[in-house]
Amino acid sequence: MSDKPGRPRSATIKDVAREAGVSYSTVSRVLNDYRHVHPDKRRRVLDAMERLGYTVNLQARSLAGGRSQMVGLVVHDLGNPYTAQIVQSIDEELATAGYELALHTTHGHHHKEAVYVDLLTHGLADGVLMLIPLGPTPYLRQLRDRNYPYVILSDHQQHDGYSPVVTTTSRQGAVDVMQCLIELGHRRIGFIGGRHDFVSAAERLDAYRAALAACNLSFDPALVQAGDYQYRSGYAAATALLDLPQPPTAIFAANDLMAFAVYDVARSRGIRIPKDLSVVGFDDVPQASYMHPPLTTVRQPLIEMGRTAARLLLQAIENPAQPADMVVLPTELVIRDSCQPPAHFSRRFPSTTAETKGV
Amino acid sequence: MSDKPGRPRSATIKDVAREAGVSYSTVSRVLNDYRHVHPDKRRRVLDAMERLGYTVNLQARSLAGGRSQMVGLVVHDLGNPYTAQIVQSIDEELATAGYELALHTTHGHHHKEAVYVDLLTHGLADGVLMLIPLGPTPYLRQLRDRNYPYVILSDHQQHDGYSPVVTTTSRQGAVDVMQCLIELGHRRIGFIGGRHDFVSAAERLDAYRAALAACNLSFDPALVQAGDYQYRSGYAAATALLDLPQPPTAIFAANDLMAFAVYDVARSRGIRIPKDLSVVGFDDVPQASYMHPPLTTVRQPLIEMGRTAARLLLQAIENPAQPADMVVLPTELVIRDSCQPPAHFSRRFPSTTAETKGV
DNA sequence: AGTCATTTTGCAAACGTTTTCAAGTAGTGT
DNA sequence: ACACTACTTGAAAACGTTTGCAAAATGACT
Repeated sequence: MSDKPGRPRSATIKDVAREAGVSYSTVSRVLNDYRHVHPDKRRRVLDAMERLGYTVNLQARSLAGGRSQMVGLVVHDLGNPYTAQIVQSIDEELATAGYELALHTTHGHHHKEAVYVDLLTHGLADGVLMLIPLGPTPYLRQLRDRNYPYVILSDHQQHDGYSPVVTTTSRQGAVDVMQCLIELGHRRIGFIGGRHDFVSAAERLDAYRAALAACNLSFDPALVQAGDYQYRSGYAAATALLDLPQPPTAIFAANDLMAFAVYDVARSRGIRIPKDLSVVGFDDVPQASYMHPPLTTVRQPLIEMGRTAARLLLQAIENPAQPADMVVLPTELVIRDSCQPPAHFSRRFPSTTAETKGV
Repeated sequence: MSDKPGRPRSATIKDVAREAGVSYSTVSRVLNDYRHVHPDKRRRVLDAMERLGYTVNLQARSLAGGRSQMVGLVVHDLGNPYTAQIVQSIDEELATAGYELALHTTHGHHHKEAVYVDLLTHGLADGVLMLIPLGPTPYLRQLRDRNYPYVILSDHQQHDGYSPVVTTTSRQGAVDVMQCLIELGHRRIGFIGGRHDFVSAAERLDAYRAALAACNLSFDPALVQAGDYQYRSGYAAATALLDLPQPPTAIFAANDLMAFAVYDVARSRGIRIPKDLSVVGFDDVPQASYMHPPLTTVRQPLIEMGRTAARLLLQAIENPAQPADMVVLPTELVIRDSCQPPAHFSRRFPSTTAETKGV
């Protein structure tokens, strides 16, 4: 009743021991489900816990050498539906295994990664998951050396050779897009790039150029617009592309969010999709299928990626000695209704003779 | 080199002390920026930390009575863009104050709330934020009594009278929608409800009925379809509504996601929005404005809600004695292009004589 | 030199657990 | 009854910090 403003202490293992009339080691044993505890005492302890409303203190447990039952997750940006989806599936997988999630966002600041990783790996978390578009990775080596469980979730296929990684055939996905577009007859294909410092952005641009080259189509720099994976940049890029004296007949955006922006620019100018302009995105976030027309895009198995990474990490936590796995999940080109052959193009003409113009 | 499979211990405060040739309390004092440490020693300690790559162990610190610099966040579902947006803004606000986020998802299971809250409040976190559509709140009383810092983020306006709450004028938002629709001349307005166990769902349905009553319009149960805030349920509900022998001329969905579903059902039947059917949503998630046509909806200040809640919590952590605040943020009806007067309706006829039919 | 206040330091006791160790208690087979 | 297991228990030592207390060092006055 006359509590000081300081927090009233909550029941500890010792309180429970006193209440149940046993030693506190016994309580700990009950807590951890050890064999060799007399059923009677176990009952008494359980009752006492119930009466006192006891909750284990995770900090103390983990300090004492037990598990913290906490997994760290470092992401660069929560706002992206891509990230959100993955986070959700990680969360679900972890929850079923009885682990909690400590979420850290770098808000795009690379240098924060190391700080968070340090924090997490020194006691806080039993393992760490990283969803960051890393280029150079100074601190990963340390984790490896310390034999600390971690898994990388990557949106590109470049890796360091010693880290456990979950990734997708995303480069192939970009190639598939280009192939599909070219087969439909498109010759002037616009490209809206991703954030310059993300490896995935470079990868997709590279695939774009490679596919063009493979089909002997010329590369027109004017058709490539920078973006940063955000809606706004997509809008600007699409505007630039459609303002071209000779606008593209198809636009490939490096992610769905920017493809949505293409829709809006097109709509505002009365350009019909797919009749006047074909559009392809990347990621297949949930909204892609709700668009009008439904967006053709590269499906990244976001849910499976999260799940797999979480499972891998859980395994690594169980058995830290196990060698680093690398899992590559397949992407899939999901063809919906946002693409068709360009206007004035007839499939009857072999594609090599089609109206390629170069610049 | 010959490390046992067990993790190599990382540097502790004692290692630093040895390296620097001081006692470990001195190191602690340097760590916590205490006055009364000789500049020379401080330097030596700092250098030693640097050399050893020391990182503080948060578990230990918080066990010993310091702050964990961690805030718990309990949400019921990460998949919702509504939630995602709020989480993001909380995360940002917390990050600037140097706090980390421990995220717990109940996946819709009410009973998990208490478990997580227990976990978080016993050592793990310095304070707790709850974004849950709570009805009865057994465990909140305990928190209050323990004087533990917490803040509730609510999507409805009902509250317990002693908890600090951040909420919006969401009931009024629903009333605004109805008023707008009725003023446009709609008399048969369909309603797609939210998840039955969320207070906000009841609140919006209530507002729907109240608005109808206030305008002397009859309530037709057939026009109210159950939903659960998910896309699928919205699709089913919209289908049922538009299958009615006398379908509504406008549909009010209790959140945007379900409104999107209405768009799709309408499209699949060649019903034009807003010409043949007006649609209104709730929340104003980012996609709402990208829809075709852009969706009229009730804007909830998601970012501000998250920010405010985070700030309130931070304050409470600084000063646990301070009284519980209650902040009500305004909603706003954002009129875009998904509504217009019903077909065959002319504003010249006073609304009372319009074709209300009842059932 | 002697007193005092002030700054600087180290020791030791928490914090709430897990875990090792050794000792105690039954339960068996002879 | 006796030795042998196998089960059951409690005491005590970690884990890495913070913090209260008291001792030591310093400096400033007399």
